[in-house]
Amino acid sequence: MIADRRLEILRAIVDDYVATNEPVGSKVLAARHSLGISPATIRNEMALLEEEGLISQPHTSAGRIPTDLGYRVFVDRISTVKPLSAPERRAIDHFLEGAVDLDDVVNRTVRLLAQVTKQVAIVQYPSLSKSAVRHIEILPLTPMRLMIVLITDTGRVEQRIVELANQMSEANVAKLRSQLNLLCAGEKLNLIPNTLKSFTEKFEPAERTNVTSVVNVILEMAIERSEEKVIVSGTANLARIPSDFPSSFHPILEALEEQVVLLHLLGETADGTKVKIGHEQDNTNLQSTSIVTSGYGPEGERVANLGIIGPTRMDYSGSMSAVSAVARYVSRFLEEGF
Amino acid sequence: MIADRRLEILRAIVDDYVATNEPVGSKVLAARHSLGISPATIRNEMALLEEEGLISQPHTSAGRIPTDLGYRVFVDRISTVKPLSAPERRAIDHFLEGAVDLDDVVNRTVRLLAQVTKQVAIVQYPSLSKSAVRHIEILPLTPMRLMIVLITDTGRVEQRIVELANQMSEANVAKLRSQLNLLCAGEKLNLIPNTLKSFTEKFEPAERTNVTSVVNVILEMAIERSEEKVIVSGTANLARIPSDFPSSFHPILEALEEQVVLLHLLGETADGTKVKIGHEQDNTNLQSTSIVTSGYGPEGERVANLGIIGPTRMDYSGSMSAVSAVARYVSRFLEEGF
DNA sequence: ATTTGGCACTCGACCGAGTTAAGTGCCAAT
DNA sequence: ATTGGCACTTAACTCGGTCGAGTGCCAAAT
Repeated sequence: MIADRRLEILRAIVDDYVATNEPVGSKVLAARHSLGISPATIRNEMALLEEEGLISQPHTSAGRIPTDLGYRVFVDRISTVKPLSAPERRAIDHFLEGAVDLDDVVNRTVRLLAQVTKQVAIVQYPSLSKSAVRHIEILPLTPMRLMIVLITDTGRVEQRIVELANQMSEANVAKLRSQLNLLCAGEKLNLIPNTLKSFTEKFEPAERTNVTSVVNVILEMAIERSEEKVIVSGTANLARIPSDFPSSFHPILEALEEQVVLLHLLGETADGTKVKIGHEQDNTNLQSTSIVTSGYGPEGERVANLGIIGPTRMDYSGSMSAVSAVARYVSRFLEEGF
Repeated sequence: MIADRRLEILRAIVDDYVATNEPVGSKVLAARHSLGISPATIRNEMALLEEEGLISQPHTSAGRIPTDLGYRVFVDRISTVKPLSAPERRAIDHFLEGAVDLDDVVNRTVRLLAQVTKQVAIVQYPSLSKSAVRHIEILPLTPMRLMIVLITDTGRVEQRIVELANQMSEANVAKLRSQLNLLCAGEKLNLIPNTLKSFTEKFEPAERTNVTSVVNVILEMAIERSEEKVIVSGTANLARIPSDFPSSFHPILEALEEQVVLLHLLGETADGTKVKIGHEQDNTNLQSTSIVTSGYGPEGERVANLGIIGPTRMDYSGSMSAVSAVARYVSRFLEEGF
């Protein structure tokens, strides 16, 4: 009972602080929200909330602001799903119409997300290792030089050039192509090394050098860069309200340029929407920010993540709704295989 | 003669201001640079420079800072090519070693440029319309669905899915592929529409619908998105010295997220290194910045641009050397066709 | 005729004291 | 348990004064 009221006060503090960006005191709290209690009572409750570490004072004569822990309690126990506004809804329902390839899908998604949430958006490309081979194409550019193109069922396309040690006839190229496709088509990428393990052995020594080169390149494509790609949009939103990041946001921008950091940030792919708040994050450069992420991808197998990053003082319900709505929509789109 | 001395003073002012970021007065100027004249004389000259609009005072009792026009005179008439430092040289000579595809080349380039110049780097993808078709690949995904892959001689790869109205046999796909390649291989992309103009007419009506769909998609790839792609790196450098952009750099970040703006910024592709300073630019959001750009691409045909953008108060000689060195190096690399 | 030292003047930056206002914690009364 | 009242704290703001960097101008020196 009493705890309930205290949480209600915490919610009010979070709401107000997110809206105004100013420490909130007992008086305005009583005025703005119609909790049926006096400022004095609120003060008592606030003292307790502070003891629990959910709110704090910048200085003695100021109002309270939520701590990271306060926000955590807010998202876990208090915040409700905020329905998206009609225009947001509409934007999300149509932003992928006419998308032309995977690049296009990812780009549109990251922009939409940034625009809707007014935060920095991050989208990971469907991770190669969790997707499957749709087709392997081998094009002879010159007799000594092939282009290998790997196409996955998520629509991602990777290509490499490979230099051969010896000439290779068109016929042999065609044979190699069909053999590789026979073996690999439909296979998950992370299983490819296994699949191709003894592939070269079947070839007579004369051909084997070339085949090995080709296979090595394919393995490279399948493994090495498999999770690498992430794109970011809306960095300008960081600077929208300068006071959000009092100590320059140079470190934040820096962190956002590191693919590794971003991938770590997005974390494990999984169903559902996750929130990381301030110091809950490892990266010291980002401890004044929070991230909201969600997995996406065809039903049942979440192949990648997307999310947003903003000041800890953010509209969590709104961001969470937007992130999960977009994730759902992209997933559906990918299932249909555009 | 006298003009020479005045320019010498301008150079000193620019150098000092770029180094210290503080308005520079007559006294320190006389002290730091050994021009053989007294502060009083310098004051007289500075009054003249101010009359000519090359320098100005933030307020009456402050030193002088160069105006945009001052910087313009500086780069046009005064600045000399600054040789790159040994480590810079070394970085530039090796950063593309082991680059694996065009994406990789462009990404490495933009990062290197940002790192070397400590500014925001911008690299345009080799523009499709100026490159030529290397190969068109058509893959049947299902009997009603093809994937079209367009590969250019600059290494760029575009792919699209096309839905067919009627089924199409493997044999017909193969025929179509070889016909298209026969016609298009080696052809400049901007000439493709012309090349394929009457292509569909040769097909009997039953096939024509499908062929038309395919051709349309190819035309789309060749034309519509032809100049579109630009990538940016090092935005964090904008925030390195907060005082560089006193009035928040939100507008700058915003501008840097607009592909259209960036393309306009890079301007016409051409040989040589170009500089745009402050208000010489159209975009009002960027009038506190300068850009240094250079064309790149295989000998004789500059297919794209790259450059950097930073505060008007920047090291112009250094930036220009770096930009043109990188452009030269990438060009050479592309000529070899990795 | 140019250069220079000297000097009065201007104006932002900095400092410290005083005032204000927001907000708290605590206590006594309800 | 809640509330009104009150003393206390402290950042933010205002103000007058001082300081110093820098200028423009003039008269003397070269």
